[in-house]
Amino acid sequence: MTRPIATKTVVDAVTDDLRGRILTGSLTSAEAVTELEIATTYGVARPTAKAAIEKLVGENLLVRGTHKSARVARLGPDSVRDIYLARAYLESEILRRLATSRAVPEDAVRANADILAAASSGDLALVEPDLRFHTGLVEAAGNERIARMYSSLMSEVRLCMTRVQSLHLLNSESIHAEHSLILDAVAAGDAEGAARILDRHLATARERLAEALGE
Amino acid sequence: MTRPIATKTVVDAVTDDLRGRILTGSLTSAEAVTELEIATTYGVARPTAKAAIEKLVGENLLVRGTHKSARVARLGPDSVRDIYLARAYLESEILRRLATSRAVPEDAVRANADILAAASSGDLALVEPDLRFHTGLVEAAGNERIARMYSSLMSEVRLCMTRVQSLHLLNSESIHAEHSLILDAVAAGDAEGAARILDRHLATARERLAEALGE
DNA sequence: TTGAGTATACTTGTCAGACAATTTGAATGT
DNA sequence: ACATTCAAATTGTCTGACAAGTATACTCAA
Repeated sequence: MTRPIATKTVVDAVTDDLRGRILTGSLTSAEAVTELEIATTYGVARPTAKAAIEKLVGENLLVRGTHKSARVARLGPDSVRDIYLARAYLESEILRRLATSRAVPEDAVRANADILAAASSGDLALVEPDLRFHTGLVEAAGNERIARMYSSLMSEVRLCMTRVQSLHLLNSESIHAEHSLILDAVAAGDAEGAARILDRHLATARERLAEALGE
Repeated sequence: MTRPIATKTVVDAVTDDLRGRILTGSLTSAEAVTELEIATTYGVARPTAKAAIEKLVGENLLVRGTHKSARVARLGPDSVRDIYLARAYLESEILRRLATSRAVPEDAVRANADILAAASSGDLALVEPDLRFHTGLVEAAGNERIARMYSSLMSEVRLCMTRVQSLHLLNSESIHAEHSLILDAVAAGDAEGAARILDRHLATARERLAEALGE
């Protein structure tokens, strides 16, 4: 039997590494991302660097106009509200449908448990299980395109969070509690309740993040 | 005052024309789309053609593996169900929120009127106002990212429809009637009702399209 | 005749180098 | 101080080329 092996093209490798640097905050909107700079730092040709940049532009992680250098997308309060409202649209409808079938996604349950476990080890470790909780909900819908859309949103959310260092914005206990309420509502088949709780949950996070980014 | 003018790059021009050919069905999944072929037919260099193809791959209108020619995405019954379910997720939640504020989008009203007007002039002219009705609903949400997501779905929907020629699949009177019911529910503030009617509306369209594509 | 292996053509991935077009900021002159 | 011009930096696009992979046709043996 042939072991499934993954061969990445050079463009993909550069794209992935660049995306990592963006999402971890190692690359901020302060500095411009020129094609030549990327090409030299990775030791690839300029067309390759160009392709990688354009891929990330397609993911809305970079922005650039014609004949201008690319920059990491700066996400102001308005963008944050747009993103979180989009999340609310997607997730609340998903919760409604999960609730009608009383299907509680195990991934979300596990992620929520991890939130409590990570409470003691610094606030930054809290971001990851939080994101996992929500993606767990979305993946439970079993819809490929919805999942794709949501993941692109999550990239931007993560981008926001790293820009704010995301310290002290999240309270592990209250987050865990709200998540539990959502899951309980789903288990009880309370579609309306689940959607309502989620809306409040996202609204508070949204406003805190928007405020933190609104210097 | 400077009149806003749009200068399109060569890649964008090729991309737009290619997309048009795909969406009108002039380019089907029967023939392969090679970089060289695109380059020669448009009189551009191969890297330019390559960039255009990769853009369309990013829009899910073309698919291709490494070292293989691109093809127009063939959308089988499973894809159609995935797309329409995604539509249902997005649109039903939008309707709920529109209903709570009793906001009836004018664009949607106009588009629905056009459906009746176009009833006599052939079934194909019916597709366009139908799509406009639904995009009108989505744009009324005023969320940039939701609109972006939805437009990518609509590209694929249009792709499905042209592949089936979309004749006799749609009945103008019943579509108009269902749309009217939806708008009435929104105007009445009946969130649950609007979402329910839309779900049925999309479900029947989905199954008809899936059946037509399930040869 | 059939099957397996090889050889060949086609296509894409990547690179190098170059020039045009545009933006941007600085130098210049009034 | 302001407007103009100039130069540097950056991107858009092209040509040409080679490597690498895929798919098809072909040859030769059983």
